Parts: sequence; C-alpha cells; structure tokens
Amino acid sequence: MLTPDDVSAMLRQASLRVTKPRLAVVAAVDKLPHADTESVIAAVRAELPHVSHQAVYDSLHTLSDLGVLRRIQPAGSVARYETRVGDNHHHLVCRSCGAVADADCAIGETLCLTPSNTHGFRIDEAEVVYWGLCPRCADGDASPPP
Amino acid sequence: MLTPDDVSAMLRQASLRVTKPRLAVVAAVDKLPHADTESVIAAVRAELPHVSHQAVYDSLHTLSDLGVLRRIQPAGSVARYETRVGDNHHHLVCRSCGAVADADCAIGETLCLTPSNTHGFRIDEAEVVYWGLCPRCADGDASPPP
DNA sequence: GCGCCAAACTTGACTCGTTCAAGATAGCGG
DNA sequence: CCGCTATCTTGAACGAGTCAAGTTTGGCGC
Repeated sequence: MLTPDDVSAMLRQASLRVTKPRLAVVAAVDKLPHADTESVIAAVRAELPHVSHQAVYDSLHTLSDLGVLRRIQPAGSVARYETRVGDNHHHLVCRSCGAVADADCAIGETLCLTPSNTHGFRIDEAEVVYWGLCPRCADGDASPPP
Repeated sequence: MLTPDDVSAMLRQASLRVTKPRLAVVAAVDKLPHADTESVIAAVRAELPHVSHQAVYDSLHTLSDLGVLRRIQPAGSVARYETRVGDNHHHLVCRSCGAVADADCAIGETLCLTPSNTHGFRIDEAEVVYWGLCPRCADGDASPPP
C-alpha cells in the first residue's frame, strides 16, 4: 500500500517534482493493478478531468524508472502497470482474454536468477510469465475478448 | 536443424500448402535465430525478391501456430522468431541493445511450470526472461542502440 | 499432363499504442 | 513572492502489425 506521502518523499529524494498528475497516476495504478495505460488515463481523469494522455504516459515512465511502479508487457499485450515492486512476484496471463494475475515465486529468488549458461550476460532480473487459461476462459471455452 | 522436407511434411500433415514463401521464411529464421520480422523479410527477399511483407507476416503466424517456429516478444521489443521449439529453453535479453541469447532451463521443466498459487489458471507454459546487460554493453557502458 | 478452386499471395490502405515537438503552466528554491 | 525550468497541454507523427479486395498458384481429380 502506497500513500501519497510515500510517493512524494520518493519523488523529492530523486529531485523530481510532486505534481497532481503523478500522485493521481500512482493512486490509479494502486487501485487497478495490471491496468493498461488507457484505464489509467480514465481513472486519473475521474479526479483530474483535464489531464492529458501525454502527462499520464510521462508519469508512468518516470514512476517506473523511479521504482514506484513496475511495467509489465506480456507478448501481444499493451503495457500494464502495478505498484507491487521489489518482491519478486510473477504473473499468470490468460491466452484467451489477456487477464493478468499475480503469482508468488515458486522457487527462490536466487535460483530464479541463475540460468545454467549466462553467455556472459550480467543478469539483474528474472521475469517469469505463466501462460494458460484463466478460470472463466477455461470453463466456457468460447470467450473471445470483446 | 530443420530441412525443407521436414517442414513440408509438417505443413502437409496439417493440410496446409507447401509454398516457396513459407519454406524461405523457415530457412531465414533458422539462419538468423531471434530475428525480427523486418530481418526475416530481408532474408526471404534475398531468395525471392518479390515476396510481400504480408506473406511473411502470414507465414510467421501460420508456422508459429503449427509449432514449427516460436515467437518471442520481450517487453519493449518487436516480435522475434526462432526454430528451437519444444525444448524448454529460455532467453537472456540485453536492456541496452536488445540482444537476445538462449539459456537452458536452470531447474526442471516441471518445477518451472508450478507457481505456488495458480489462482485457478490452467497453465500450459512457463516463459522466463533473464534481463541484464550483454557482454558488449556491460563493457563499454555507453552503446545506445543505433 | 489439364483444369478447377480454395488457400495463399500482392497491393495498398488503415489502426492504434506510443512517441515527438513546440509552446503554456506551475512546483519549489531562494 | 519571484523566477527558473521541469512538467504539462496540444496536436501531429511514427511504425509494427492488421484488414480487405482482387490475383495467383499448389494440389487434387480427371
């Protein structure tokens, strides 16, 4: 759970300005985990009707770089954002409707970060995506995304 | 290693036609692992100068669906393709230049497929992306992609 | 071999998430 | 409270990928 004060402190510490659009973006993502940019824009405009899409895009980038938000983008999906950061959790993605759910790491953080052959890469993160069908799509097998 | 005969047999078995563009696309991806669509188009046109981009897009889709090719798409990257399929290997991706390398699974296929909480999802694949810096970008730290 | 016909291809326009650019606005240090 | 500049608004542009209409061609039956 992120309070506006937490976010303000992090922004200030990085010499970034504390603006209404930025706080509203964090609040929106916190309320709608895994939301895409369009949903974030809509949620932000519920509070601040005149915010431009560009301000939201910019805020999402800035906050992701800062580490306040995490950006995920499964193949074939638009960018999605969440406030759960730094806890090594992964994602379940539905092949049919694109729904995303959280999954805690089955193994250990260290093991996850150790492939058998690194080819000289300096690895800093292991991202896992579990592909499958969400409960709804697995049941009534024909639910194409609207 | 995939021969044109192997591919032809797979296509025929699926009641799909064996066409020059399709064979050329497989050959191109086999020669250029992790190539993006643009590179595949260029490689195919070295053999068949008049192939349209649409034919390549369509062939890549068809062959991926068939299981001849595998499509990967790390966040922030365009689609890339490879002929190594069905061997549960994963990928190292460079944050700086976007280079992709293969990494064999550190653990076991089964373990990889078992998150601690599935939220009711019916999982069929676990995809792992190791993010970091490739040897070149880790050395001379300033190599922005051109 | 010959001809049929649907799958596959060519051509060219189009979508839409995201980025770029120029000028207006508003945090925040002094 | 003032001024500087990061940030925001506005609006155009970009590009990977898709859609659609019409033409070509692989593979089957004869």
